[in-house]
Amino acid sequence: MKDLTAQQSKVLNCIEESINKTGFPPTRAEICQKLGFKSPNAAESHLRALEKKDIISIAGGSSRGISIKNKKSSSGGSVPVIGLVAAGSATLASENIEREINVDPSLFSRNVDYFLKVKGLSMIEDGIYEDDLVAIHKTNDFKNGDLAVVRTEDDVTLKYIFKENHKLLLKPANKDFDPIHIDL
Amino acid sequence: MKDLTAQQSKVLNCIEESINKTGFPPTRAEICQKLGFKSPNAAESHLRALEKKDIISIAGGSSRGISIKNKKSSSGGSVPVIGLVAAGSATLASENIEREINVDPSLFSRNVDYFLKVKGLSMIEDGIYEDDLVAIHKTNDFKNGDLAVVRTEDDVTLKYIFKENHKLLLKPANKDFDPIHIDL
DNA sequence: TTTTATACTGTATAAATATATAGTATTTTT
DNA sequence: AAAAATACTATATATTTATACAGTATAAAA
Repeated sequence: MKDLTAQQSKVLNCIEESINKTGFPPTRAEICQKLGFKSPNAAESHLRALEKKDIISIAGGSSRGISIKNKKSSSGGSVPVIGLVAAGSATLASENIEREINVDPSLFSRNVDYFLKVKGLSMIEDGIYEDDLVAIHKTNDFKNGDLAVVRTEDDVTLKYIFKENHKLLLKPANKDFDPIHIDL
Repeated sequence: MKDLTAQQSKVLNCIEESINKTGFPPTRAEICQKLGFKSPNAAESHLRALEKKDIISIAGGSSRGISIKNKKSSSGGSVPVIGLVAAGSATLASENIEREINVDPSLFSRNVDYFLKVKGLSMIEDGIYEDDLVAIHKTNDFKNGDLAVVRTEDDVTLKYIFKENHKLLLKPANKDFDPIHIDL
């Protein structure tokens, strides 16, 4: 796949967010509003660039006619498995990849960027056990109560994420630990 | 959930099909075209009825602003497990339900109506093993190559379904069996 | 029996939306 | 050095689309 520019990624992200939040793709005007463009043609040309790179398809003559071409391979894409390391950042760098597994992308409602293997028993209350694989979708778009990978200075854990006014509340599934509040 | 009328179900199905095929919801005019209505208000009033019954939500003032409210319960819906019976029809009748399991609906890209437990080894070539659970989504909307539950007179099996002109081709995963052709 | 819901046709229109054209400027590729 | 891609502003417009209003008819609920 051809690389996307920073702006093209933002537009793609904007489309994903719209579909996740509203259930349908954005208009040109909505993309402009979200990304601060002042001309509808700014969105239009980015969309055409994404179409040329085969990332999206645009249905001519119909409103909100944007769809994301994500079904990469027909018989299951390969997704890396990353061990849940205790400290440091879990990146997609090859030294962190344990193995690759094949999954049917249509099994999940969102694109799976990678899997994390669960260490420890902190999620047992939610039916997530040691060595289970957690499918991770990278996004900035979350809803209250979503289970997220939280990366602090000295830990990588799974926590439920809530947004309250100008604070982030991170709630662990294990009741032995207290919720964490973060100012924005 | 309140029951839907036959027409309302057709409209809901039409919306699902549009989202599955194109990636975005239909317009009033498109619903009319698909279902043979001659007035846009026919679609409009069905949509308002579906909205009143809390099946869909309609974003005012925006085109294609239809989204299906499917995230029934926030902490995982209960989905029945049906044994894959060798003969007869596998219905949702209580005598066929083996047990109920809780799943996170957002795990799957489509609504899961029920699970089927796999019997026999015919799907081994595709990584589907005996006693595996197959998540089933009831729909009339399929693409070539989709894996479907096929119910013939004396069998209920999983087969790959292809549509060719006026024929249906049912391809078993097990190469010991021949594909089946059906005239429409 | 009266009301409410269902199930449409037909017409109209304001608003939403895609999309073209004309520019300018910067960066990347050839 | 020239061409192509990126990254926009600004303006305009044909078309799409939601949505309201006026009817007609039937079935179901109160």
